[in-house]
Amino acid sequence: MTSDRLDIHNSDVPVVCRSCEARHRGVCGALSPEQLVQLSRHTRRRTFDETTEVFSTDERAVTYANILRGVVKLEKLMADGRRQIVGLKFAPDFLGRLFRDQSDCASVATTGTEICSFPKLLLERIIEEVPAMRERLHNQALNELDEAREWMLALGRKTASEKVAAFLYFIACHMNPEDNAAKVPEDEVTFDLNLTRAEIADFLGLTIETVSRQFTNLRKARLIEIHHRTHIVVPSIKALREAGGS
Amino acid sequence: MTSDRLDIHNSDVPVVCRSCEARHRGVCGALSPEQLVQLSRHTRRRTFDETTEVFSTDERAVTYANILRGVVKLEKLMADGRRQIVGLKFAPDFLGRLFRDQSDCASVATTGTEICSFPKLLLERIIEEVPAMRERLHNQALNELDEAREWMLALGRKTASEKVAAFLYFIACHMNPEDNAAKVPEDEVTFDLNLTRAEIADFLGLTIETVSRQFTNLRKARLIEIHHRTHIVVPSIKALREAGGS
DNA sequence: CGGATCTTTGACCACTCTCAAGTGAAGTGG
DNA sequence: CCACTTCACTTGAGAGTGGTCAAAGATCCG
Repeated sequence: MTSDRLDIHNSDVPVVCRSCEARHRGVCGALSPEQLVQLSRHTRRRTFDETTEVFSTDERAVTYANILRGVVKLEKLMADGRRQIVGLKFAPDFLGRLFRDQSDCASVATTGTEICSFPKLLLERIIEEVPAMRERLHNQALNELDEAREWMLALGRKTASEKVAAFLYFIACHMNPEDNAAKVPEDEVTFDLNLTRAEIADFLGLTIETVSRQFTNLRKARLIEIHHRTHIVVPSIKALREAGGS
Repeated sequence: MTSDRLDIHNSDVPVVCRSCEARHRGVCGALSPEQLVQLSRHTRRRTFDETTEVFSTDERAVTYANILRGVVKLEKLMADGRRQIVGLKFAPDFLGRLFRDQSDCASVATTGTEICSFPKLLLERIIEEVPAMRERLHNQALNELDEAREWMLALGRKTASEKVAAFLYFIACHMNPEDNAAKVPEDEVTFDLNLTRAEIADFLGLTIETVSRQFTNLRKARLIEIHHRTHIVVPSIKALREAGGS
């Protein structure tokens, strides 16, 4: 893999960073081994066993983080309890609202998620010093913006059935580690859905029941197979994409 | 105002830039007079008399732009004609998808909008050379992301009535030139709505009819007054904000 | 096995959409 | 000056998608 080429000076790289994807595809890829050493002295790894908040809206966050493994939900909550997930982040995404003490949405880890956090001020100093770091963060923000707008179309104009199909297509594209970047697999795709129906509903602006009904509709239409609640088989990813309205 | 302080060297600033807000609050504020002169040699002003596309999704855009006056809609269109407005941009916002030939949404100007466009490659070179320029663009992207996520909550979880109230609150905050940045006026607010009901509907994921009905509901609830279709009076901006679900 | 939790399914209901008609303002031409 | 068109908006009646409420299956785990 690419890591062989990049790891010529692996011995200079901090131990904790050696197997970390954020060092390649994530923001840490902008740093030299020396800078990595400097940053890694202040990092802290955390694993989440259940659904717990990484950053809440109330407390002032003093750290940023990289996702090492798992999925993190960005969610907004209304006073009466209505919830909307406004983003899903995967390894090796950067986590946290840059240049603000408080984000207006909470970052919530799903089970088995692992992150590597570091002080806000330290990263902000690095951003000033390392243009490549700002470039990476800027690009992640632009990509997240594209993605958010794609979901605005779904939330505003797609039917329940299209929403669920588009969601499954989205997950299929993000879950398959082998397809780098934009490469979309042609035929059968298989993945494990580690989000509950409630989380999917909160992402799509639907209820649990409607999500469940649309899953069975997609199953009856032979667009997906479901095994053991979470394991999804998509015979034709192309057909699923079309069912999602694009 | 701030312009007095910044305009000590006004004579060095290109004529076309002298009365331009983008030079202060927009991205051009990152540039020195010399850099402004360099950029302004390649800029082109355009005014839009009707609803016309600034950048479409099909053509590869070769320019970026600043909005000088008016409102620009970012919209997505589905194959069957369903439309979703995924962003509204106001002067002096920057326009265009950085580092991509094609955006996945069209930028459409409303009547009376004026923009200042410049070559993509030129700006991209400036970004490399002027860190403050990337910083401004990065910050605009982060703000747009916050805004997009705020609307995802509305699109996914708010009722029609909350959506329209939240929309009016949003416009009230953006239209009033006197309130800089985050300052929210306390009492009565007045503004002209230069978007049609169809545009509002496409922004909120509703139909024209539902938008119209919610306008009359808000009027009957004395949360707004409507004069001549477009002129809105809000007696209490606070009450309107609460009607919008926050 | 029993209990807890998540998911599925059904019946009913309501919010919003669809379709249709009507209103008002602005512009055109006789 | 007033019919007449046009266009955006409003209002109404009926329909349908998705929500609500309730109950029954699954799955997990003690």
